[in-house]
Amino acid sequence: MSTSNRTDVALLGLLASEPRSGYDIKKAIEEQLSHFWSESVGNIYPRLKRLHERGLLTKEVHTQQGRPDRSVYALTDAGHEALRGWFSQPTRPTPPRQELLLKVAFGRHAPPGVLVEQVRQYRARRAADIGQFEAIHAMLEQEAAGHPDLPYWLITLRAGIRAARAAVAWADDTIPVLEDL
Amino acid sequence: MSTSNRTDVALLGLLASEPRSGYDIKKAIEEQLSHFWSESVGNIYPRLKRLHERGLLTKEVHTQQGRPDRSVYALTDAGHEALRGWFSQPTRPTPPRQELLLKVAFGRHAPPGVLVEQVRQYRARRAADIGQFEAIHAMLEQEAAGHPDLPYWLITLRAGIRAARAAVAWADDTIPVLEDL
DNA sequence: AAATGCATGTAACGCGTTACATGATTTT
DNA sequence: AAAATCATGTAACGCGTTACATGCATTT
Repeated sequence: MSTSNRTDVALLGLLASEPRSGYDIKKAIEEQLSHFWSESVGNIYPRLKRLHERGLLTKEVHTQQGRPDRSVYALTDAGHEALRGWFSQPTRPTPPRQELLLKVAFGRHAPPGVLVEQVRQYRARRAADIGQFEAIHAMLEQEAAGHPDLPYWLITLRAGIRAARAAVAWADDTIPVLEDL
Repeated sequence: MSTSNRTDVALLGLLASEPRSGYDIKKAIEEQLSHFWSESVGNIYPRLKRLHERGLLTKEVHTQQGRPDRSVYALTDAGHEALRGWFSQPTRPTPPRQELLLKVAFGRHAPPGVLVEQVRQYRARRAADIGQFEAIHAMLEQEAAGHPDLPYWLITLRAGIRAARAAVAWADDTIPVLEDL
């Protein structure tokens, strides 16, 4: 019964707040969760199908004119229970895979200059992230005031901000060191 | 020719400093890279085999008495070139998947109390990481003084320290917020 | 006229993990 | 006596991405 699959729980979590189609879910992930989560369509549709077959989701086909039909899914009681079960399970850390740090670790064998350049580009990306996350944070505080999910969204954004700031600080430590090697 | 596979480049990078067996590689990853990289045996051996077949590695079988044979691999010129090529390629960011943040984002639907508990446990793990990374950093500075890879290792450790500190700071922000909801 | 959005789905593939299999040696 | 270390490898499986297929409606 329990669902340990990561995609499954993401789908269940999104459907807990409102019924949605696969298409809706894809958009919601891109718009709201993209700084800490991602899913591909080729994974979403088959997973929704299986969750429905397993009785964790209901499915309603909404016919539209001039547009493809929408298959709208919603949580069943079993779906709610699976979601609750997941919350209580220990969060196992994902096996880490940071390719940039791998390059740094093997840096002695890198062609001269490329490593600093890699770190500079990384710094630029992460610095841009900070501004973006802060802007969304400020915007949400105003425009989503009173929304029951707001405090949770803000917490995830602050995680992104903290992580991006740490990344920039690390890059600022690192660039001069690499330049002097 | 070029190798975009992440496991392959990890193997090439490790073999760039010295020839090793699959077993050696597994240990080296666990001991030196574990805070930002991981590989499983079931992946290492087939990958080494393929890299050898593709001419990026040489293979030497060392017979031993009372112990299984060791297959020791080393970089060929083509292997060196593949490694160098990888350094210059842009580092594509891994699609993010932070399960804890997913739980937080859906926090409204969590059973009371479990979310704070999850964040507390996360904080504890990350706080322990800080101490561990700092200890290794200090130890390496002394005991690996003069090693040509030392500056690169220290840089990766400082990345770990920065990230862990940011994580702890975020948890310290977050826990009181969750307690008051 | 071309591109984007809406909407669903599948097939092929690559990646990587887990578990299994083997068996002597050394440490606890 | 039990467990860990040394050492290699495979088979099965699950996960997830990419690319493909379709086709109307709307926007540029």
